[in-house]
Amino acid sequence: MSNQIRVRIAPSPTGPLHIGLARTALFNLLFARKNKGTFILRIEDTDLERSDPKFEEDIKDSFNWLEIIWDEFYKQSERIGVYKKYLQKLLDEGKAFWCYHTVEELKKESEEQMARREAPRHICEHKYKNAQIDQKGIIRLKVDENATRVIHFNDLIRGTIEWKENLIGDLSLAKNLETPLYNFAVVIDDYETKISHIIRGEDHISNTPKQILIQEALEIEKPQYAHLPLILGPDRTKLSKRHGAESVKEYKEQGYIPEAMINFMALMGWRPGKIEIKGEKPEDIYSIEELSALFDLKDVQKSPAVFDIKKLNWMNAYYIHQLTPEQFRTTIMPFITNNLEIDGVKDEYLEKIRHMMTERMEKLSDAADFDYFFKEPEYKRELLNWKNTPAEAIKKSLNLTKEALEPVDWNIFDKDYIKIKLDEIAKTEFAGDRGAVYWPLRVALTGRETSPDPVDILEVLSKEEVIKRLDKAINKINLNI
RNA sequence: GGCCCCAUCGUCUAACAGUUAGGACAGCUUUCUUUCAAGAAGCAAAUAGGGGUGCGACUCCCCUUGGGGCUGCCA
Repeated sequence: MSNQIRVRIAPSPTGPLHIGLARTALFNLLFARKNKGTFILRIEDTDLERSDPKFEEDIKDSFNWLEIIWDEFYKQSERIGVYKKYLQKLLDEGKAFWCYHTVEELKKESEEQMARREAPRHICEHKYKNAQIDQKGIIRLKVDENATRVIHFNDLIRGTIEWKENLIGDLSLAKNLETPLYNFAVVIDDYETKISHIIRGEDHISNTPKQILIQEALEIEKPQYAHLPLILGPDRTKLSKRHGAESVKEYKEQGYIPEAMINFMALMGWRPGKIEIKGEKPEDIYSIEELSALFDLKDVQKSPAVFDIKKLNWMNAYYIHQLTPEQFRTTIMPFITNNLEIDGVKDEYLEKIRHMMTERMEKLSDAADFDYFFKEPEYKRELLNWKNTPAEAIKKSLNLTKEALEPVDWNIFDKDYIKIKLDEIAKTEFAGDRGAVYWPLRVALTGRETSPDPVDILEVLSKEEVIKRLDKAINKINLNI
């Protein structure tokens, strides 16, 4: 009699948390938050063979990382007694029965049916005998293969979905009283935990009529259903390893940040319905709070969404730009190898470094490209070359730069002044070709051909360090190494 | 094979039957410029096809085609 909104995400611990399941979890969470409901995590580990506690840990870790936090937690393996009770009830009432067919027989049956262009389904003659229990066989639900009824349910996203009852067959419920199978366990758990809305992937549409049959046999209430469109790879098939990363953990390891993942996942198959007030933020950028406020099942798409890594990258870059200095320290720094000098960097400089880096980063792992802020770079001598400028001229440029910088007091670092001095060198020595001055300086400081403005880099390095790197470059030219 | 679901730019999508079919990402161009980004400006890009029903169809109906999913004693 309660109107409480209760939703769940029900992963099976048979692999790392898949991006598709994470997105389903997110939609459930958003729906719960929007409607002040409860979001439940249920581990579906009835298949002991395939389940592994390490995956349960991965799933929880990944959800925690994404900040998809559950309000209640259940685990099917801890609820065996519950299923047994309902199983026994169905058996006692004659609604379920023991089936003794072998898998070979079942396979043959379905192959023959397919050959006859019929829907494959098991029509079990054991349901007519009053078979008694022995150690073999599995428990099935009696389903009328001659039924003329069309099962229909209202999908909150797709409208009415119909299914002919006679196409279903005597569906499996449990391997034995202690080992429930998916469809049965789901129905029991959803009922017992008072799930109001089942929001799950489209791949579960065909399970729905089966679960409805079980609900009817049990004479229990039916929840509302909403089937989300699937996430497809660029080739428009179900997202999988072939398409690159598919687990949340992999995205974490590759340097994506949770806010970007959440934002991106939310927009796969959904979009805010109303045109809300545009703030300073770019189009399509939403925080989890905004998503929670905006979410509505009626705005969920029916057709599958192709995973577009380019858009994810763009979002990730956006969120990296927004990183606070504190987040920068804790999340970006670990991606820089040999990160030992960081503690010695003044906060003021770290802030400037943060700007220079985040403007150029797409993933956290890109931070490794900026290691020159913290350690002397290694590079090949040729990199110092600027266009056709001869080696002697490059050397001269470096020397003049060094001379210009030596008198500078780093404590009152004046970027404009330095620029004027460097531009002067370009003007008097290189016919105004500033590249002849800035390029060798850039390489001397960074060992790379792409970097922020060398003058900006100068500022955050100590004068000693700058002179040292300049000397090293000059030396490289002298020794031609 | 059977059943189910789906169909607007390359991708994600907007458009209570009436819009020059809009935006974002990606792409391209220009700008800035010592490199790379970021930023600014701009360009190109779609209603799968065929029938209906409407004065009027992206929008409603049917067919075709295409795509996806399911078809376990997995979940």
